Amino acid sequence: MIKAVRGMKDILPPETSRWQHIETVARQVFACYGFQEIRLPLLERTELFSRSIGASTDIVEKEMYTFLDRHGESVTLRPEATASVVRAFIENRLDQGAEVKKYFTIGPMFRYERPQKGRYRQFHQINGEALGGEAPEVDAELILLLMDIFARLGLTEIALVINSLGCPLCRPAYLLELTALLARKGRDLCEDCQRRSTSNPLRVFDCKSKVCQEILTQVPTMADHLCDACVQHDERVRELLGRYEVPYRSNPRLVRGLDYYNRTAFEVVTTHLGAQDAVAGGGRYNGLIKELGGPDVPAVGFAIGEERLVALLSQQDEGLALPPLLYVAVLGAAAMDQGFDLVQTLRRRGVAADLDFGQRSLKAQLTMANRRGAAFVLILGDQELTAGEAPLKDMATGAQQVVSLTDLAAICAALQGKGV
RNA sequence: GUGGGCGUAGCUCAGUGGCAGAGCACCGGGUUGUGGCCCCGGUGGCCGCGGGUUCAAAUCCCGUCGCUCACCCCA
Repeated sequence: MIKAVRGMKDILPPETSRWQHIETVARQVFACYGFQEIRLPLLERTELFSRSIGASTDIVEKEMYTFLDRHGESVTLRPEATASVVRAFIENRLDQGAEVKKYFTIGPMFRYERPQKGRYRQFHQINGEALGGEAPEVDAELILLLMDIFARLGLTEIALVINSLGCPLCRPAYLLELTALLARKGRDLCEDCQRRSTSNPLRVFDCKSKVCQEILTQVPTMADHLCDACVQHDERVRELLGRYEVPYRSNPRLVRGLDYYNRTAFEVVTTHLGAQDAVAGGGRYNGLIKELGGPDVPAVGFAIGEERLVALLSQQDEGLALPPLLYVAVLGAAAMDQGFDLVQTLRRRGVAADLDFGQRSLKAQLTMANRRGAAFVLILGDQELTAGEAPLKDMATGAQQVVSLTDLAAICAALQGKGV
């Protein structure tokens, strides 16, 4: 048997209806906030990611699906969306105009990691990106939008965590101090942190080792070293979150894995997903567009992990309602012909209708209708064909009424009564 | 890349040397043309794969592949 590639999952009914619901809600909220959809290639030149995400990050070092195409060009299945958004922004000259450019995109990402709960090699993100805005209001709007999506989905038991990562004015000095401090602690840190303290010192802050966490309580954080401009920016973002009653937690140890972030960084976390606890994450990436050869415009964005969101929503409520279905039970070849015709006519009037193709017993067809969650069953046999009318059974109550086969309006009305 | 757990029916799992099982699901019957509940019957298995030990292996040994959780990292 040929099986799906490791880390790649089929998404099947009834789960797909939850995915549709999530994406529908997200699209509605994006529209309210003036974000427009863009659709981007899954495949990009490798260079795009190595230059944006950071050459020494884990994603670039060991997690990318990279290969040579038939012309010897190195291409990569995108591990995240922001780099592609920025590339498209530059390439299509979307920087024209004074307004902040707000886009969203939904689709699969690829990272060559060992799969585990909440982590797959192909996974899906909903991304929101606002390009061209320096103001803290842009950060706040984006976070409010993100939290609105979760609220509209009825998602509870999540927490917003925010931090400021500083900017090119204040971060380098802090990093020097931090690196020196960590070097002095040296041998007390865990093996991973000793490596990190030179390659990516901020990352030691989210080490899970108790020993490291104990040491870090004595180490000053970025929050203590922000420049005035960063402090003001951060305070304004928090003020706006507070005004719209979006609860958040400050975590000076929140760092993000991609090099391009600065100032605002945030995550939405939960305790219900095992080790992979982030449902969404994002931050400001002011230098990235220039870094990739575009104009020097600031930007901020987020990504929602759809698999993780689906998992959370599945835990907290039952399935979603389906449109009311009319099932037609047919007895015999002539009834099959008429039933097929009736079903097809109803479908073209926008009614969900279906029938069994198997020439099975009435009992079997009713069982199927029940399993399918049909609201009504129309029973069609030879008697009904000659009489021109047939019993319409309400599956919830069991009551039957006889309706004329030509009176489609009555059949539709019965379905409408079920609340569509 | 590293470590733990697990691979037996569509699903969840029992069986730890002696005829491959249960529950659920599926199909049919109990009702000549009436679903859900109940009762009865039935379909369905290279026991992950390959080798070894043994009179005999789902069971013991070796190898291998896969899944899963965790580390790492992140959505």
